[in-house]
Amino acid sequence: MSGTVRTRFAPSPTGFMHVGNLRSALYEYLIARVSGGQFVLRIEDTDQKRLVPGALEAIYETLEHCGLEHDEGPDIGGPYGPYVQSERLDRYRAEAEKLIASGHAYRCFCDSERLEELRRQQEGQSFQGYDRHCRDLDPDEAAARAAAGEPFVIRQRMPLEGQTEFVDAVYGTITVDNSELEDQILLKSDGFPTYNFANVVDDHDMQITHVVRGSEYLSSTPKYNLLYDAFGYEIPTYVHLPLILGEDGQKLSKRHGATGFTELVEAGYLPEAILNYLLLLGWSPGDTREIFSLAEMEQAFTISGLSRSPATFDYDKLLWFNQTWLRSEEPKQFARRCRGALEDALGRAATDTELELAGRMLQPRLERLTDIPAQLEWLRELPEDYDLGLFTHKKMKTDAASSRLMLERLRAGLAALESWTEAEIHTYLLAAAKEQAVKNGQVMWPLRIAISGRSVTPGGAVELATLLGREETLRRIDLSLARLAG
RNA sequence: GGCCCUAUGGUCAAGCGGUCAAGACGCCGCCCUCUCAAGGCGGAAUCGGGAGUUCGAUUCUCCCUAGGGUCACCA
Repeated sequence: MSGTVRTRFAPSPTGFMHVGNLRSALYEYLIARVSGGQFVLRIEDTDQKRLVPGALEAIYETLEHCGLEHDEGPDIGGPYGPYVQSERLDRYRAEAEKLIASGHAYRCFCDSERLEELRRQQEGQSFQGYDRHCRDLDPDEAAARAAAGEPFVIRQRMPLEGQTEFVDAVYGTITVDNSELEDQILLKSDGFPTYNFANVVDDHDMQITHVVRGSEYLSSTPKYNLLYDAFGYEIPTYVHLPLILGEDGQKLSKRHGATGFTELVEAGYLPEAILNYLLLLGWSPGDTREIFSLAEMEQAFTISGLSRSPATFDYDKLLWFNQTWLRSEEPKQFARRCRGALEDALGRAATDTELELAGRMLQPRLERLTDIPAQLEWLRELPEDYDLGLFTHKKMKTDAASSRLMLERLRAGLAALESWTEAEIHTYLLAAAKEQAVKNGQVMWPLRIAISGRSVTPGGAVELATLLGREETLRRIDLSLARLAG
């Protein structure tokens, strides 16, 4: 197919946005963008029973959130609309009629009871599927029965012999015996098309050049091609994608953890990190680059870099991407993310200096956005009953007794500081260590424990004291001193 | 079960007949250091098995095995 590349993302609004869908959307978007083509959004709502309220909104929001802008779609229109399948029913019906007329399809009056019975009988047999009961009905008679109001579906008349072959851009040439192909339903009795049929009609109507989808469609692709052939339409380039699996090797689903984009965002992951991780889950640039912004992806993406084997979704690696993206944010922007939790812990509004400091403390340590409150927990209050054993640290050469002496000296010095700035506190504490001829740790460690009650804090004693403020720092030292004395 | 696909460390993966088999996550160790991180350095860890083809197979072919997908009036 010549001309511009056109891809489409065609989700059905039947639930939340699964990361597998999002990855497909990303690849579809990139395949279009990398060659200056168009990316189309189409809504496949042909299964009226499975529609989920709000699912459509989730699709729009996710795409927007990720920056995957579409060029045509239900919300913005375009030259090939409508872009919602339930609004295209006439098209499918007309196309199906064309197929009946040309002998490539037929009306079938078998009801679900008969089909079910058929399935029961076929149990254990090699080829399971419709027995083509209505395939040879007289077309005129069938048309008459339909006209009389008898419910029917329209089925594709598959060739009984021969093979169908197609070339997939990632899997190569795939050949299937036509005898394996079922006379699949094209138009359901409710007048809605099946996915298989609507897809072919729409992809042709919308001039889609690259059909990108999960590899679960690989084995049904020959049926599509037979349809394209029956219509005389040009067959698009197929790009089938390897599946995403959970840690147990099964197709990724809910029970593996958060698998929806929104869920992940709520769990503290950045859209950039999610997208970046998804990009590399099934695609490789061929070199060692790993960090990609959307703009960089648009430059680097290649279909040939797509992998054929299924990939396991690894939350650890996703977490690493998240950390990496978090660290690369503008410090000011990152700090803004901390404001809410900081002020909450502080119990008052934060100054710019405090905000900057908090951001500086957290940015290199944060894994998820949702961890911010926990990282700031020490700021809230000094745990009344923290373990005094924390003062004992063999590497720092400190224990409760030495810490008590140290804290008494430091308290006086800190109280006397001219101003309470990070630099001044820092200078003073280092000077104190030097003056006493001890290692920095011997002054820093007791102080950290005394004012936070924790052995692990996001930052050192200096940062803690600075953020705490002089009054609160001294108060906590006194509290700790009292306990050490007791 | 039939058919289709896949197969490099625990995970993502590069490799496309000749390499000491990249890199990243995770893991371990060291350095740095007031803790934890971050950062730096180093380490352990991989070609599923068997036949071929070839001077030479991770790479090509076949078989086996394992895993996955698919066989709906779901997409």
